[in-house]
Amino acid sequence: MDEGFAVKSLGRALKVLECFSIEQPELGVSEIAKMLGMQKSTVFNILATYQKAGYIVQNPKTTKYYLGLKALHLSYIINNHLGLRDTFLPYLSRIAEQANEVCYFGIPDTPEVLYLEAVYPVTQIQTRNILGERAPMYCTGLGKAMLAFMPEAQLEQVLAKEMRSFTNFTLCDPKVLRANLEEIRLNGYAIDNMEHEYGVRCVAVPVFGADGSVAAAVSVSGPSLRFDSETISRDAQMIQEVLRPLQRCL
Amino acid sequence: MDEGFAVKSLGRALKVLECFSIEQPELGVSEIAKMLGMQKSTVFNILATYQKAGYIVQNPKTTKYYLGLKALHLSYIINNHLGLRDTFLPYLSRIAEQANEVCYFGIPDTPEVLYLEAVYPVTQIQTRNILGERAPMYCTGLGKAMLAFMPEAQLEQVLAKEMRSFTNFTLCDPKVLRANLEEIRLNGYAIDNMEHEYGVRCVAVPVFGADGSVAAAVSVSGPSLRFDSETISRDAQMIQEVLRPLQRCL
DNA sequence: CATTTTCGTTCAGTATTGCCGAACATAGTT
DNA sequence: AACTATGTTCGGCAATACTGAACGAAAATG
Repeated sequence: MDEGFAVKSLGRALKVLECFSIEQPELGVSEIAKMLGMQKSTVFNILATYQKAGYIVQNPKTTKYYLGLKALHLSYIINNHLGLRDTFLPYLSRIAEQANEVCYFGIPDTPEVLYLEAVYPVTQIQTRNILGERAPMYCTGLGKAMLAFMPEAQLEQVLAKEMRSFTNFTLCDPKVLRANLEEIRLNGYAIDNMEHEYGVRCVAVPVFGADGSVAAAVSVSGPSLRFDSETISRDAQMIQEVLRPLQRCL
Repeated sequence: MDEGFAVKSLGRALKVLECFSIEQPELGVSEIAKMLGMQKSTVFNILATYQKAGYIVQNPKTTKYYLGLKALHLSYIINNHLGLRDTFLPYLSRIAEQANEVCYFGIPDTPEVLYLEAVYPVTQIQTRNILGERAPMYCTGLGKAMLAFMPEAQLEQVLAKEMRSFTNFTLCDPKVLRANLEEIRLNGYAIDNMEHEYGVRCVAVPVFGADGSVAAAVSVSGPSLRFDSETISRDAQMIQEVLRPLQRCL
């Protein structure tokens, strides 16, 4: 259970934090204790400390605990230090408008894609808070656009991990995926053909840093019926064109 | 130095986290130790633990440490659980377009305003990452719109704290501020006349929850020259109109 | 170019302190 | 009313987090 943390009690405390999720944003003491195989009173003390510091709040109705607003300040600092979001946003809007589809923006956090922004075209009144969401690289447009241009060593690490089949279209076989990545290198863009979500297609283009490594990727995504091969290649070119001023500048 | 945390080592670890800021996003071991009056090796062990868990990363060039991307996942969960941002965003866009000025959206985290979103009109190609930023209530449009409709007990707590003068226009005197809040209650909207930033005016409207308490506030803001009294009252009415469907529904 | 200072890092010893486990209070269920 | 959940409290002991000094490396100094 404990894994070589220098400060074990902090390690435990962080595991408590990580119990909270989108599916279960509110948790009770016993619940957490059961999840982690820890003592109730231990969890209670950890939660009490987080609470005193503002990172966790107790819902007086349910007596359950949830993540407090304090932690948002961390994301503010991280995002500012990262700096990418603000640079990209105007370009993402332009791409969303021109394709008239949702435009996603993410960075590699191997073996996952970390989403930083989703921009909807003005015609769709919808929005989505996506900052901080993650998805596997091997079955998303953004992820494959990144994988295709990564050093072989890193790629192997990703392929070594088990690849879950999200839909019938998911490319789980390393050989098949490798062939697809080769194709992506030739085209300069990646296609996600319902590999992550059934009925959703996606075109993604990588963004390179000044050192030539993959710094980020941008995609447009929508119902498969709206993404025939013609639309895909046109969107791909459009994205590449819009992002040109950002290439090799980061 | 230590303040009644149930788990003291966690309390210390959280203080280490809080050393990182917008101004100083990268910090060294000794630097942090000095800031907190702690032992170098203690800080080192704490950082090593955070690092192992992914919350802190060491910059190999400078050997300094900075906040890692893992913490963004927390903000994702918090934001989702909160739910407000996604509900408001379409309304914020409409307000930004109609006023042709930046539209801010925040919630009360007394005595501060917690900003959740800033939406620019399409004519301004600018954007700004604001999620997690904070500002005092007493000198911002959003904050005053909230203060004006808060229970007296909470208001007193805020007024009791020292009020710093950001500009010559900042209302630091509790009596003057109280008079201004009375005016806001009558009008139904708040005006920030360069009280936080010189040259910037702002009109803000509170949003009430189902229980009648202030749940959030929305403002438009820009150079003072563009905000004459006529524009202000027109914008105020417009914001109120757009937000009407959200009032007392949260 | 030698010297000094400062940095991050390591380690062993000790006293702090964090965890265990049982008991308690409360609320909801049977 | 008995039962089973829950969150919470508390004493005691063993784990462990911190101290403080020493290390090597890298800047900054002379």
